[in-house]
Amino acid sequence: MCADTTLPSDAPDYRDTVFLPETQFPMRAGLPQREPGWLARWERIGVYDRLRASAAGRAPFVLHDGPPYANGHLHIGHALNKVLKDMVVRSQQMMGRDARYVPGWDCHGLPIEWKIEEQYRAKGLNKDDVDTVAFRQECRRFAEGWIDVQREEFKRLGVTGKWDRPYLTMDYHAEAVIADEFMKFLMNGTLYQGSKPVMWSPVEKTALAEAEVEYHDHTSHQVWVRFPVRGAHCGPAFPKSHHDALMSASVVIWTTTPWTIPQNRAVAFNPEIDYSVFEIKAVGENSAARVGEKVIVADALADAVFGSAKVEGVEKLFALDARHLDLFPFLLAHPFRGVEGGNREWDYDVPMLPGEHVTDDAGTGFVHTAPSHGDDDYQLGVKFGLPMTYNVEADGSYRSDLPLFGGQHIITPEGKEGPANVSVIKQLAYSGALFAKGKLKHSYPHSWRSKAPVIYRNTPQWFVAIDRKLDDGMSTYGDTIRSRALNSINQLVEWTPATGRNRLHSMIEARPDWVLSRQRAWGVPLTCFVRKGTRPDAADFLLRNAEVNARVRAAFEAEGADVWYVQGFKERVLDGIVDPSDYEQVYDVLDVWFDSGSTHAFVLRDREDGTADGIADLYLEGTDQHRGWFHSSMLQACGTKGRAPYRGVLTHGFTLDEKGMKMSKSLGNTVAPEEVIKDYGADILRLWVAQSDYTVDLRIGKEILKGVADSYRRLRNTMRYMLGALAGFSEAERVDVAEMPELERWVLHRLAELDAEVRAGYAAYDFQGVFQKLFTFCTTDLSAVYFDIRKDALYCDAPSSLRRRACRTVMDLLFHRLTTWLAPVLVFTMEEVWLERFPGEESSVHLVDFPETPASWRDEALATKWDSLRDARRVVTGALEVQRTAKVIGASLEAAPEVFVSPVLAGVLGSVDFAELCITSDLKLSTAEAPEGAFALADVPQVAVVFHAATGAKCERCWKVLPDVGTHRHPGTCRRCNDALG
RNA sequence: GGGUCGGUAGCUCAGGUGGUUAGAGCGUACGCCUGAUAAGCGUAAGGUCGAUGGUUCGAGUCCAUCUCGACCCA
Repeated sequence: MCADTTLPSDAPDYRDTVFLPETQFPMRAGLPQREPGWLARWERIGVYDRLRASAAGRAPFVLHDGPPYANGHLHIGHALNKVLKDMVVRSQQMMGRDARYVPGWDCHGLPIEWKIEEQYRAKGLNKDDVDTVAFRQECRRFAEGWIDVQREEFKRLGVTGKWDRPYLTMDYHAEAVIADEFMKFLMNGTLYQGSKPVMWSPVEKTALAEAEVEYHDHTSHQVWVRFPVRGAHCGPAFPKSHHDALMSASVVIWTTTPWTIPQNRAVAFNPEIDYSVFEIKAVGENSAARVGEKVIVADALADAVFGSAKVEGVEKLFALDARHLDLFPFLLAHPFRGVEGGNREWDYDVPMLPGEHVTDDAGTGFVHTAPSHGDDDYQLGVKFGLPMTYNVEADGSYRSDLPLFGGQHIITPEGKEGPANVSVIKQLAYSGALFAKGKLKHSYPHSWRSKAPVIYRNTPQWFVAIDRKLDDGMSTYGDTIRSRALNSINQLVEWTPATGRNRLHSMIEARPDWVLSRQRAWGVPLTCFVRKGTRPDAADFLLRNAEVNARVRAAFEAEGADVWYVQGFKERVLDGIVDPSDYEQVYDVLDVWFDSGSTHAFVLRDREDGTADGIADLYLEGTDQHRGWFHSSMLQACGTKGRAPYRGVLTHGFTLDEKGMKMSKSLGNTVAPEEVIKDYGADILRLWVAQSDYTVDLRIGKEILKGVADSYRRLRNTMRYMLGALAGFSEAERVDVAEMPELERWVLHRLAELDAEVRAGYAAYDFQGVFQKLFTFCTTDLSAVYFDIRKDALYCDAPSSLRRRACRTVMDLLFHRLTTWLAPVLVFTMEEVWLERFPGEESSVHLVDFPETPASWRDEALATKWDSLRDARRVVTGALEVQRTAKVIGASLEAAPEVFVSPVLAGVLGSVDFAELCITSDLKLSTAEAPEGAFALADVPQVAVVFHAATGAKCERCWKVLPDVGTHRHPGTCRRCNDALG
């Protein structure tokens, strides 16, 4: 039988006597519109500076910002990075540290320089016609413009920090320190001048970056060239006849840049490739090949090579591979060896060297190697100590004293082909080295600016020797830069995730010397002078003078690095110390990685909000920075401080689209932070960060953001309900823990557990874990259990009721913890929640810490007991569900089930108001055997439930169905409600 | 091509040292409530754990190969 639910005509409407949740806090956030208001408020209050003042005595925590490049709007990767940083900073602060954060920007470098050059071109100006200082000032203004834009974009994300005084790598002080740090390498002996091939445009007489070249079809000469064998050490298993044949054979190479032949220093082969010695038996008309000669090429390419050489018949004499022939050492003669007029220029031996870059899908299987004119060639040269050549001048011509070809252009100043290639080919033919020739149309790099072909050219560069022993008194962790770095990685740095350690270790272990110089204008110059007329390996080649260095530094500090380019600066700093006319000033600029690698010096060491020892607690960047900032900062600091500039490194993955693909404009799968903020608000973006696993790549897209927004709403409503339940809460209502019902004490136990988990999670930068735990707590423990059960007491108990007061006390404790624990993630929403309860001009959740949570709240025994209570509750809920589906009841208050349990369990259930927990109007416990057909759950033994409808009438106030309803003074009420009404 | 990392329900994630029917929350469907209401509660469906082969009495968990994706390098 259902209870009588019709309203007796004489019973009043009790709705107004029920203490319903009362709050102005809106269900819907309207974040995109409202967030800017909170930002303005924080700025007005000065939250960041206020925290600095109030936290002055605390242990500092310094996350040192890796500077983004001041060029262009933010993308989602920037947002991810800064939000993670912000969550670290805020959580550390709220856990009791003085967490400072100074944002920075990387300002020098190529991309900005390009933009300015582009503007010049648009105006018909040429960069070379403009004064360097004026050009640099334009770059500076450009960077300043983007810093302002990015600063606003970062702030909009809710990121806190010293935004009104960030660090810039182009600050005069920064430029002075960068130069000063560079001069430490000058003074400690690790700086040296070497050279390496770079893409070079003879037209502009400048080096080009990969991004500055474009590829177009170009018709090149192609030549096949003989390199006669001069000597080979053959293993004992190798027959004498083969050896004799080998000694009269030639290795054939193929190249599309004949002009590099005079710079040849080696021929590379691959031990994995099969080669053979072939004898030419017949040739066609105009073939440069000779009948009877023996040549060596890769088996896989033999047909193609002989085809190109118009060879019409060959005999394979024998195979030649690394297994039966010890090819090393194996010496060849340069094709110009002993050539008439060669002045013995090419009379050196050309070694055969193994190289994995050699393939057998084009050419001959042997690679002509000119270390000054190609990357692979250079690497092979470094590996085997080949000498560099300096045969090609900046204007694309051979040096004037090069025999036979001196002064000839490879590319003319107009960008056309010069005579060099043809001269070399003719000379090859004349010397008998030309095996075949032809033309080849292929893709070839051209200058982005002049559209003229470019060449690889050996260019002087400045290097830092990372294996040179240092005598600087900082050798605790090693006496070379590399050993210090490797030891730092292993001993001094905590890596999050742990894989970062190996990543950086293997990179630093394998890396070559550090190239510092760029032939550019917008950067900090390599502030050094070289002695005229000396060679780079001379002891007095570099001017090493502390007084000069001090002058440079002082000048930069006062006027910025631009002064380096002001006429007369050399004299200004050298006068009175050395004769300025004896020295040349270096005009290369430092690689921007040196700038950012030096931030620890001009930020951590030099700012009052830096750190005592110039070492950061944490560097936090994307995984690409293992090759970038983590790396350069490590090398730089190992040279100048003797160790890593950080104690912790956190890396995050990249942002991908919903399917795990890289974002690109052409695919149309990009997600701009601006869009997310406009559609959902910054808190949703931050929540996305918090609920993602940043140790791998992160996905973002429409569906994911929708899910995040759903979670947000769920959480928001939990907070809203607490606000409503706490309306008018006063200290006088507060109840001691000892007096609280077990349900409240169980919630406090959970809070104590969570307190430990939240703190440990934040300490380990595990935002995902923290959020997951808090979110699950809010839904499964609070919303589904605690709030649901306590609605009755909150709404209907008299304000003086201990139960209601205890609940509101717990609500208050919950409120303080949830708002602060979530504040590092949901900076806007938690502020909104906080202000709803604690309004005031100066009030902010971001000015408080995580509250202390008494350890005494923990009660494992109680927790175990409540686990079994919740299990039993599930059985009751299940039994009710059956009746609900059968339309016997709707609300659970219409039920008064009978629960059959073991005597032990009966004691447990009987010790609490189990009907209250099950939200039924009544409930009977029985230790009798459960009747046939009683409801039970497989995983909860010893509990069975038989449904009974509650008897009596529905209390018009609390809606419980009770027998005494109607017997009290207030019509249609139960005893509790009657009393509450007074 | 090389190095590093990753691929568990529609989504975001759990699943020390290999061990019974692979878990959670969200979303979805259905039901309830109508005093958290563009909310709340309950129930249910959803996974050949990227693929293949192997080690083992037994593998999401170990090994190999492959595949897809990402980053760095060539």
